[in-house]
Amino acid sequence: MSLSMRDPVIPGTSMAYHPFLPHRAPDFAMSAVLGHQPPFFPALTLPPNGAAALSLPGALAKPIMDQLVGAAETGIPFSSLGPQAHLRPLKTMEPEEEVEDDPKVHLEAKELWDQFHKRGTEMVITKSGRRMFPPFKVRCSGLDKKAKYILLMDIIAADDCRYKFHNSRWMVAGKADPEMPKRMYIHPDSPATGEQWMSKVVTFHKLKLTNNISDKHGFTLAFPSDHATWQGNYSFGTQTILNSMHKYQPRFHIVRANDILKLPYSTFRTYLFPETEFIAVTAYQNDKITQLKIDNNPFAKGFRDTGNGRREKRKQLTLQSMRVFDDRHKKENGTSDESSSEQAAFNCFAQSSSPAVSTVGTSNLKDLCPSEGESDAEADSKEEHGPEACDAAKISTTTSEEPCRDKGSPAVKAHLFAAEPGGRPRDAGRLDKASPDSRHSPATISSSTRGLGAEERRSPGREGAATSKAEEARALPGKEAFAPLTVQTDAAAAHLGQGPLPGLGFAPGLAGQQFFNGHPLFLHPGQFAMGGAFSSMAAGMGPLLATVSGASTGVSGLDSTAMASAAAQGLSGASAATLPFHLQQHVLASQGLAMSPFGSLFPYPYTYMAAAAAASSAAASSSVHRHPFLNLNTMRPRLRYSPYSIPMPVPDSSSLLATALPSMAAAAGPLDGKAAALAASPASVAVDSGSELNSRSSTLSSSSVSLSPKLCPEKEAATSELQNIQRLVSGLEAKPDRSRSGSP
DNA sequence: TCTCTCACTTC
DNA sequence: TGAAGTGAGAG
Repeated sequence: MSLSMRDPVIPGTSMAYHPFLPHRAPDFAMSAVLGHQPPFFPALTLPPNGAAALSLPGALAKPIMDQLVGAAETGIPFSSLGPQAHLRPLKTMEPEEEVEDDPKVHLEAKELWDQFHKRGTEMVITKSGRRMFPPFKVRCSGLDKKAKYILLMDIIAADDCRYKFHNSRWMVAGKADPEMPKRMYIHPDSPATGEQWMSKVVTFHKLKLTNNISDKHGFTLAFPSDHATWQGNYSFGTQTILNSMHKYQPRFHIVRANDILKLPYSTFRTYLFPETEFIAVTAYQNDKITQLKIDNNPFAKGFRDTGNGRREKRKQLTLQSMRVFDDRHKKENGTSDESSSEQAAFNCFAQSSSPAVSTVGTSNLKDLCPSEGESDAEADSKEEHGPEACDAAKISTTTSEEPCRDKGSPAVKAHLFAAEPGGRPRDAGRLDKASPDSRHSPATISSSTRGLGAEERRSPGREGAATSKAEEARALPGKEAFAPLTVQTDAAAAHLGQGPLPGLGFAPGLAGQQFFNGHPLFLHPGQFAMGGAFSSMAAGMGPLLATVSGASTGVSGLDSTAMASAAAQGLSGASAATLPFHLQQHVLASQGLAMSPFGSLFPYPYTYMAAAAAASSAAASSSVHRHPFLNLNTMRPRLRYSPYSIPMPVPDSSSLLATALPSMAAAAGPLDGKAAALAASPASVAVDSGSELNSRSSTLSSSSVSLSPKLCPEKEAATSELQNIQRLVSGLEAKPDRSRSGSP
């Protein structure tokens, strides 16, 4: 069935289209096709000819259609839209008088994130979805108080590797599995004014992580394969689908737009917080992370050794009682125990622990008695780094008249780092870290297609950009002049009150364009459930949509070689500060690169060097192993969608690595010398180990000293412990524990 | 490795 | 009071 905008109601759906499409002729036709059901999510599709085909399963069609008109020009938060969102003709959006902004983003709970990162990052993913902990919270500043902003978050693959936890540390275990469909999560309060955003901490704690590919909490928007900006599928939902044992990097986006419909035409400022990088797991691998979360997550209080949590205490007491029983048995029978390594570990633990400490979970055993390879503490100390505040890394990418926002020193300018030559067309966001210290620098990625009409966006190349200029001037007369085709990283801009830190590597365009080229959107539950955001967005993007069957079509043949190589050229943080124009072009060309959220189709992501959290990631990983350059020769050839020329060849991996790493170190040195010194200092190691123990033992009644492995062999302590345990056992015998773990 | 259930928590 | 969020542990 097909109907025009003048007759917006779709039979059986009570749907009305949102006619506001900033760069479209008002009389474009939109058609709706019901009955087609994509594999996982309903899809909004649009043929390349500009007509929109809307495809939704029947069950979802109505609630979504009911709200296709929503918060768009009203500015009402999507989460506040009810199922009966107001449907009415929408007037043409009047361009607002804009005040230039300079958004800065500060990561909240940074100390916790730092600990999280030091100890080896792990985030549990479950079938039903698990929240992130630490929660992703940011504080924004520098926004135009009056302007409306949409805040988004997504999670992208950090590299192209699969990991395993071996010998108390994360190691590369091969090539990454095909990526899950990607989504982006729009903060439920979006859109809101800058004043509103700045008045509070923006939290994304409701975003959930899942490994359930059949997750229904989302849907997909499909875009025409020949579209210059939007290709592939964009998923929206409350949960992001991740692969277990893979590394990911959350990203935060600020979009100056007063409705979702403007997203495709708006500037994306993307902020990376390297310390928020994590490895998705279905079960915790690293005890340190487990303990960190237990100690800090209120919901895990039950597992703490203080408070009302009893499970661990019971478990430990039961274990100890069993051990004591064994000891007694040995004494009585004069036989030696079949001491397994596990038992030995326990003995060590028991000997060094007071009764109070006995409540410590078994997770501490490794710390106390490292018996396999290098201890976690050692791993931590090796990757220790300074405690200085870390803010987002900022990368700006624009395909239109994006103003050159980095007014700071050259040091804060673009650090276009190595993009993995095998970059995935669908995903510009494969990340890697350029320098351990660079992660203390903010990085922002601003990607803009603002001012690009649908037709113009289909015309790749600079002509398109030029056209977009005029287009934007027309659409957004209030806008300041933009410098087209620029890629910049403004480390300082995103850093609250802190100077920029070089050594920060990015492939701004890669990440910046990712959203447009295949990165899906996540909507808050309210948005999805009520359909407000999605509907509005879907309607707005209608003209941009193309029919896509299944995961994605028409995106093959599009590739990111140019971007990847371009980013690779900028691997060195310092040298990348001045990004060659042709590289910028490459990055911009990425706007024309099709990307699919389905990794199986596009298993070769763009990779750009971001702040090198990984380099110092504790048990998390070895940055060397996952360094994209080491995988260069495994990269497949890529095709370019954009007609842009590729002035520079893909650099040799070895040379890239050789040149990039020293420069990273050099770049990090001057600005982060203190941190580097701390990281390298044995003293810092000792301090950290102690602090870590202290922090972990904050809930322990005993001091960290008693937890020290050094005390393991001390016979006196052992004797004391044994006596204590015996006393405890006596108590247990008097009052049997009902713990499950205590039952045979 | 993953899934499920459990006891415990917060809100 | 109950829904929802926790890690542990069994399978």
